[in-house]
Amino acid sequence: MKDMVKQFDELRRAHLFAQADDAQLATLARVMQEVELAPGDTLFTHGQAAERFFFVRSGRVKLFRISPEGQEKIIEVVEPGQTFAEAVMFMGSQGHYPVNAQAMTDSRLYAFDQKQFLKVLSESSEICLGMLSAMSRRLHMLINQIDGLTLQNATYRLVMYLLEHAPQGLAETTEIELTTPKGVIASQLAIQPETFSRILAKLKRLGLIEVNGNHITLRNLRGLRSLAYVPVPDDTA
Amino acid sequence: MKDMVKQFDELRRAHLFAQADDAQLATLARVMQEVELAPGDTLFTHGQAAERFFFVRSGRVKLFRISPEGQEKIIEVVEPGQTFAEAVMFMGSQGHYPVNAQAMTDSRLYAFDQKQFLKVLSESSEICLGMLSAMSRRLHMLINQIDGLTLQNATYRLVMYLLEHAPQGLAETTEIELTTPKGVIASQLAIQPETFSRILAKLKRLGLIEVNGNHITLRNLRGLRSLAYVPVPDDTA
DNA sequence: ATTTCCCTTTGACTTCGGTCAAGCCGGGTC
DNA sequence: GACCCGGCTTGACCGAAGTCAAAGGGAAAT
Repeated sequence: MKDMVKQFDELRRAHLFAQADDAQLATLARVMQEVELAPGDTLFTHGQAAERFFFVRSGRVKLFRISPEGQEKIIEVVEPGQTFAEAVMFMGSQGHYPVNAQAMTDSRLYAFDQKQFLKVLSESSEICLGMLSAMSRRLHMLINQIDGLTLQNATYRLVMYLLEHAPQGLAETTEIELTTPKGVIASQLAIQPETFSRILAKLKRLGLIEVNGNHITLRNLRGLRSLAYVPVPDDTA
Repeated sequence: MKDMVKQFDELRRAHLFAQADDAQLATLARVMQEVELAPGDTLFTHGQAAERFFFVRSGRVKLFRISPEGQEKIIEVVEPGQTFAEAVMFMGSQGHYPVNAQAMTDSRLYAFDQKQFLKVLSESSEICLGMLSAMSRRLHMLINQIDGLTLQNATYRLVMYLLEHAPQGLAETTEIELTTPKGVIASQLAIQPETFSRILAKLKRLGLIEVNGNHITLRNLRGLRSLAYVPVPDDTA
């Protein structure tokens, strides 16, 4: 009993399930399956028929596309508490995964069968709204990515990444520990590892940051923001 | 009475409303407002608080972002029968439009108030599913855009555009009438008008297409596809 | 008919980021 | 210790697409 409550709390970390009540989660818990992945394991591939979506319990999964030449572009790295591939279930009768999914580390997931989930969904407007909320977030994220890719240069994107991953505070200086290999970050930002390196070196030369391996010190947040700033009203209502 | 039925059919052109029954649409029809726009009119801007979403009855509306330097990138051109900005309603209590919206032509829209619509939504799982379906389409579209922007070059994107807008058939030759100004297409593909022109000229030189103003003849579909082809299983189940 | 305006095209040049190649560094293994 | 290996960095070079500038062409206005 205690275990189930803990499991529910785990699921509720996802926006998708945040508003669901215990009964609904109990129904879901009955139909979900556990999945374990080792680093490098492929969960599904681009174009494959989509039958389930996933919740990440632990580990990290990368969602990516591959060019004809083998180049890989990571669309998103999914972390514990997040769901992914939910969207596919609504592409008509038979959806196909729009990306590849591969474990970056040992990972434990829950898998939800499309058909069974749709049944739960039709009876729970809470989960339905959670679904819409989760998808809406992804939508915004993708629009921001497109904006960065088309209207901004590589330096902008990298600086944005640093600022987004910095603990937000009032100080002029802050520290970041890169938890992801630099090559992976580069792929997310759609730049080559070489360029990634060079931009970091440039920022260092400009006195804006210091780099020690995966530890980066942002020395001049104002300066960095002025490189990256876009005049968007902030989200505080 | 007849008028209402016609109006319902009009709304049902949108995936969002496709599965809604007459009663639900009647409720919606009661709360929706008509909006008329002249070419160039701004409907909303990036960052503005989002209170309504829209259905296009006639005309065309472009959704776009602007770079600090004033460069414009069109994310999508919305056509009659489509809805847009639905996603914003689920970003917590107070969403903000993630893009600018501006009429390209004289346009007539229906506007739906967020609060009132959410009430209808909570009572109609059909509309909820329609919503999920509409958003899921957008999601796929955006992922494909990102793919094109990061893993493919400008020629690929342009050829893809041509192929997607060609009447699909078995013939080796087909005709396209560009309904959108070339500059607008260029912005959608995230290339400059000059580059757009040059790529068309190149394809012409290669004997793959013929260009007469806005009328384009695809002379060699196999050749074009081989420029653009990506090995993705097709959507036929 | 002529002018104007804007969209489009063409040409010359620039530049950002990619590619290729070589070296570096830290961690694991034997 | 010596070795290897993968991830990262640095340098030299290249090329696709952007920028700047000018000219062509079609439609609307005068």
